[in-house]
Amino acid sequence: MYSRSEEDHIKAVHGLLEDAGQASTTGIAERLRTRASSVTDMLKKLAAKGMVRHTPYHGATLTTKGRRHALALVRRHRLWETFLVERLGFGWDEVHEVAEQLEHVSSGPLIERLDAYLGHPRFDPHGDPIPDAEGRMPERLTAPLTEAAVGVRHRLVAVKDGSDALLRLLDGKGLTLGRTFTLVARQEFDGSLQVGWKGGGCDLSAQVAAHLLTEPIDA
Amino acid sequence: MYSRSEEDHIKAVHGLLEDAGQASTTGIAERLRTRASSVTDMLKKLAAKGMVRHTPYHGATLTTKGRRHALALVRRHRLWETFLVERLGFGWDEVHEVAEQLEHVSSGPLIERLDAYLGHPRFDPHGDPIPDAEGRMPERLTAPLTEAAVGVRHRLVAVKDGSDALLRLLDGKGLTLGRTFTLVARQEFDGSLQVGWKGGGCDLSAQVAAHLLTEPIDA
DNA sequence: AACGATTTTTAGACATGTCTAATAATTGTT
DNA sequence: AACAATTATTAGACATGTCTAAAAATCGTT
Repeated sequence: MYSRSEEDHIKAVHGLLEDAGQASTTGIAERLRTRASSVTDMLKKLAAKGMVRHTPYHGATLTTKGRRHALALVRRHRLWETFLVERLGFGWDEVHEVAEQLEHVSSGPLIERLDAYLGHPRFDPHGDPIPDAEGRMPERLTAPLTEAAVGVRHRLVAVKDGSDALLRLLDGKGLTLGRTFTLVARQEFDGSLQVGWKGGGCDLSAQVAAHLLTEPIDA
Repeated sequence: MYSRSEEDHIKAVHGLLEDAGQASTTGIAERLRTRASSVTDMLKKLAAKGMVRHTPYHGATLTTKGRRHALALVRRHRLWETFLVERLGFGWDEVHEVAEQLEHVSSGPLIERLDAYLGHPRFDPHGDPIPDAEGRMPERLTAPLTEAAVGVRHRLVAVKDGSDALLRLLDGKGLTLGRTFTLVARQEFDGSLQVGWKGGGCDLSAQVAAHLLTEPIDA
């Protein structure tokens, strides 16, 4: 139905609207490692197909149809990433490329069965929310670690902006996404925050802690 | 590395060499639902890349490199089919299209992990052999049902030529691939053969029976 | 062995998606 | 408000993969 390239452009527009509130021609070109002129061509094409609204010299936005398709792509991408990590044992930092290919495999039944097989996960291994089949994003009760209640068990569910670099740094400290822990104390002692969990704990700079999103355990 | 279309042509050449012993331009065009002239173009291209030997007016054969790639594609296709049927619960007759897309996803680690996840299956849900990572096909100790020993437990492992129509007909009689049964008797009684299994059995025409490949249970 | 039918290749056209270079619009600064 | 810098679009080229129509080679018959 839609070519690989068309889908890549739709996803880029969607991502930029989320991240920056607007999708400029250059922005899209940078995401896709292509040229602005190529993007202009594609935006015209997608506008003709009713996926995108393109105001020349003022970037693009998604139509309802375009948004629906973008969310379907995000859904596919995140479900495949979940499969690759949880079932095939890949590291969360190894799966993006492959998921990028798998997300273009087009079959409704495939993705719905995969979703069921994985137990209808609501968040992917990076902590990003997985839209449901109708494009609805799951709600989250998260708060930055710096605002979480002391003495309560929490789960580390995501990192602000999904920074892989930060995620990697945390892995080194034994802090992985999905890990549960109890916040032992919060004190601006020399700009550091103590986090405790079963069998361990670590100190974090307040700056790092502000980027960590946690959720009370029962939620 | 190789485009979707290049891979489709390589697989078509491989399939025709297996089925018919030769791969003619028209034969390839029919498999791919394309035109002979397009195939000629692609054969020239693949010959230049060292995947295929193309003798003008005399069809194509695969080089060692081409055969290796073709077997890798067959491996991917059959592993994905196995995943779709055994894990996602698709019927064996629903998976071809999707596997056709999945087989072009290119990632060595992906396919080796998938293989391990599935328990290194040697045959796919259609009963077709799955080449290993080096392109070796598993051996089979099969014999047509009409030559199988009476009174011994057998497993139905494949159907000659992999005919989907025949497979479907058998499904109707309660005979599915992978089913085990004991051959109760073999007698040319009115051209029919009796097959018995736990809780049942059925009569088959001798003609149908000759197409069924069985394997002694322990093998 | 020659001829007609079939198969294959070549030649030239077209669609898609990309690029560079040139042009046009917008933006920020003075 | 005007101009330089930035950003976007257009124009024209090219690669890939496909097609139709025409020409060339092969095959099957007699």
